[in-house]
Amino acid sequence: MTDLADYLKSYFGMEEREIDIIRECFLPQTLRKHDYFLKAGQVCHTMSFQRSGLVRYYMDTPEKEVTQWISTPGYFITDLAGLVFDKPARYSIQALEDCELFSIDKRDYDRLAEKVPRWPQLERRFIARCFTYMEDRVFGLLSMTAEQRYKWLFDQHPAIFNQVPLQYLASMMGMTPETLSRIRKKQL
Amino acid sequence: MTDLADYLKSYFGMEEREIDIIRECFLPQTLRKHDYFLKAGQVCHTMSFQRSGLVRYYMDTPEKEVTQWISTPGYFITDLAGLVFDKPARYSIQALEDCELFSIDKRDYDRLAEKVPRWPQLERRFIARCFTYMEDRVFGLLSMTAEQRYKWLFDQHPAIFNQVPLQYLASMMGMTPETLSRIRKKQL
DNA sequence: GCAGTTTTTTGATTTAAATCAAGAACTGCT
DNA sequence: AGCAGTTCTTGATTTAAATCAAAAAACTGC
Repeated sequence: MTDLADYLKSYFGMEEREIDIIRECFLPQTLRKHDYFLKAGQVCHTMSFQRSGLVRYYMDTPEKEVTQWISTPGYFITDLAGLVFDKPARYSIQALEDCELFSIDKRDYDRLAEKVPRWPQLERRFIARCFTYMEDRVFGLLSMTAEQRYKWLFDQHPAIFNQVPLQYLASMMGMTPETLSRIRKKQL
Repeated sequence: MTDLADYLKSYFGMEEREIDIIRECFLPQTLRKHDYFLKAGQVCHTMSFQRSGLVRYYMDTPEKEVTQWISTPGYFITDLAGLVFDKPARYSIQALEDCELFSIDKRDYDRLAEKVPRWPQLERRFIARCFTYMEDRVFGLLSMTAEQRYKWLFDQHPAIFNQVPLQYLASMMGMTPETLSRIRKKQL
C-alpha cells in the first residue's frame, strides 16, 4: 500500500475500491532538489500527492522573497488558482529536497468524478479544510506575537523545524531570520 | 430579479432555470443590528446570501477581540468549519447594521445538488475562490507594512471604509485603531 | 579535506507600530 | 436638548521586531 492510499483512506475515509481507482490515475513523478513544480506566472495544471521530500511555496517581491508555505509528505501540492480558475500562479513552488510525488494532470483530475462518484464531496472537504486552515493562519498573523506564532507552528508542524532552513521558516511565520534565531535560542 | 439572482448569474454564470430553483431554496431572513448570525462555539448550520447591511466575523481572545472579516452585500455568510465539518465555530458572526439575508439550512443546502446537478462544480469554484483570497491575505500580512495593507484593503473594498467603525477595520488589517487613524489622516 | 560560499548566530542600533494618556467628536438615550 | 458612554484623534513614550554589521558555524563542490 502506498502512502497515497493510506492518506486517502485515513483522511477521506475512502473504500478500497475507490482508492484503487484513484491511485491508478496518479502517476509517480520525481522532483530533484531545486526543481520547480511550478513557476510564478505559469498556470498550474497538475495536482500531486507528496510522498517524500520538502517543497516550498514562495513569492518574489521587489524587496524580498516571501515563503508562503512549506509542504511535507502527506500533503497535496497544487495551485488552486490555476487548477480551478486557469489563472497564472502568484507564487513559485520549488523542491527543497528530492521529492517523490504522485501526480495527476488537470484533464484527468477533472474526470475523477466520473470514476469515483463521491469525488466531488471528497474534494469539497479537502478544499474547505484548506480554507479553514487559512482562516486560522490569518487569525494568528492578526493577533499573535512572533513568539506565539513560532509556538503555534511548532505545535502544528514540528517536523519541518529540523529540516527546513531557518530563513524560510522565519519568512513563513512573518518574521526575520534574526528574530527566529533568537526565539529558537530562548526556547532551549 | 433579486440581488441573489444577479449574483448567481454574474458570479457563477448560472442559467435562469437554475437560478429559479436555487432562489426558491433560500428564504428571506432579517438580522437586527447587534444580532448574532452565529456565536463562537456553536455549529453553523446555515448559509446565507447577504442582500444588505454589514456583518462582522470576530474572535474573542483573553486580551482582545480580533475582527477576522467584514462581510458586505453580495457575499455569502457562513462558517465552513460548521457547514462542512460540523465543527463548532471559532468566531462569532454579528450584524453591525440591520441586514436582509436569504438563508438556507444545511439540510437543504446539502440537497442542492439533487436540484441543480451543476451545484457541486459551482460550489467548488466558490470555496476555491475563498481559499485563494485567503492566500492573498496571508501574503499581505507576511510581507506588507501597515500602510501597504491599508492601501490593499482600500483598493479591494473601498465601500467598507466609510461604513465600518475604524477599530474593526484596524483589527481586520492587523493594526491598532491609533495606527489606522494616523494612516488615514496621512492619506488626505 | 579544504577553500569558498551560504546560512545562522550574536550584538548594537533603529524604527514601525504598540501602548499609554488625554482631549475631541460622535451616539444614543431619556 | 443635554448628559453618559463610546469611539476617534492626537501627542508622548515604550517596545517588539527590523535592520545593520560582523563573527561563527554549516554546508558545497572540487
